[in-house]
Amino acid sequence: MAERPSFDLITLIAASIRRERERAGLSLTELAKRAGIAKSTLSQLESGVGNPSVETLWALGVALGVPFSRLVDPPRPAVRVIRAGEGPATYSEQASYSATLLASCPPHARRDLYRISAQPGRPRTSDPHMAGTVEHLLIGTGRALAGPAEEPVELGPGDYIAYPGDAPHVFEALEPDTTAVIVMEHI
Amino acid sequence: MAERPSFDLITLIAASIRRERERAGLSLTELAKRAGIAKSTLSQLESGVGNPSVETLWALGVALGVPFSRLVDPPRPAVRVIRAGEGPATYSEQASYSATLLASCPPHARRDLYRISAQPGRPRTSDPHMAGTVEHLLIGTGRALAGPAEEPVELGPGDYIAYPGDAPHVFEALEPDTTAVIVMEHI
DNA sequence: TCCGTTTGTTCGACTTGACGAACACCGCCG
DNA sequence: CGGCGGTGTTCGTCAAGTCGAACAAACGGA
Repeated sequence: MAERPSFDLITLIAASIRRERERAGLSLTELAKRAGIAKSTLSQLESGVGNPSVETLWALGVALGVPFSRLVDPPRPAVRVIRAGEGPATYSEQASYSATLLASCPPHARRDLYRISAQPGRPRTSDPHMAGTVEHLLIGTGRALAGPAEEPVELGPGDYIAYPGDAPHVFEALEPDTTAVIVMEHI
Repeated sequence: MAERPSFDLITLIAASIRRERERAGLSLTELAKRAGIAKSTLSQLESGVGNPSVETLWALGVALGVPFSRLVDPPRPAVRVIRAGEGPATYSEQASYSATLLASCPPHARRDLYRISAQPGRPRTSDPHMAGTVEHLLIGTGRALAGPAEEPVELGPGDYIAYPGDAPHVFEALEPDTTAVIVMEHI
């Protein structure tokens, strides 16, 4: 019985599979063969009947070349613009550092985008986030000392660094008006 | 047969469930109750036995408050640094535009990070990517006209825009040395 | 100590997903 | 036209996931 997922999960998966299959230009028969499942099973799944096992769904994801999450998470998007200076910003420590959340993906956030603007001063250390997160940092202007708290790296304009977000990490602007982008990836 | 996922998917899920459950500080009994599944089922799943249905796994993901992908995708990461000018770059159109792939997440890529450096010239139009992708664009320096091909937006330093990547879109630098970051999100 | 609660386990019965064959349908070519 | 290769469907059978109860073990209090 489980929790009826309020919106019909099965129907969603059915639509996703069909959509991805047609996008890939595969016939139902062909996809079933590639995924190693019976075409009858696939037919029923696309009809919104049944409740596939993870292995079945995984095999379909592999055969379709899509991340599998694509098959269970709902569709989306649109166009958004956030002008410099706009958007919800969080400031800290004498305004020497500000982060603006540009994008998050409720309800099942998987990747947040932050715009960073910082001034030289005390380094900003962040406590570990949820396990499994990765932070991607790209310097726009200025210089910064950033990365894992125990071994930060000095970065200049255009430099990029990725590091575990589930461990203590730091960001310290070395020049005035240092800007950066942080992609916080929640896996 | 499917593609045997080379690494044991079931075992992975088993470990993930147990890990997330303990992280949430829930007992097996409690979690089973919240997820609305039999605790025997949960017990078997954590033992690496069986092949749960998506509804079962979904219910667990909801009860655990995790994105569900967390339960099926493997762990990870490390620290990477790509200096400005380094990294694989793709150039186009008289080098007026260059994109550097900073991060992708094989085997199940979900989000690619590009560093863009462009000069004024012919606008660069991109054909639609895989269905469901979203592009996040953040201007670092300079100005650009970017967004959906049919209605691009003029952007300045720090401006942010998100738009569907599965529809034609464009990027045109309006000033010399226009830099930007693109997060290509594959859902 | 005994009792109650909670832990996670194992067991039989029921339900259901996955399979493969047989099916109807369509387009094509001889 | 009649056969052929392709589409996606339905159906009966078997295997397997799910359930609920009964279970042993560990903990806490009276």
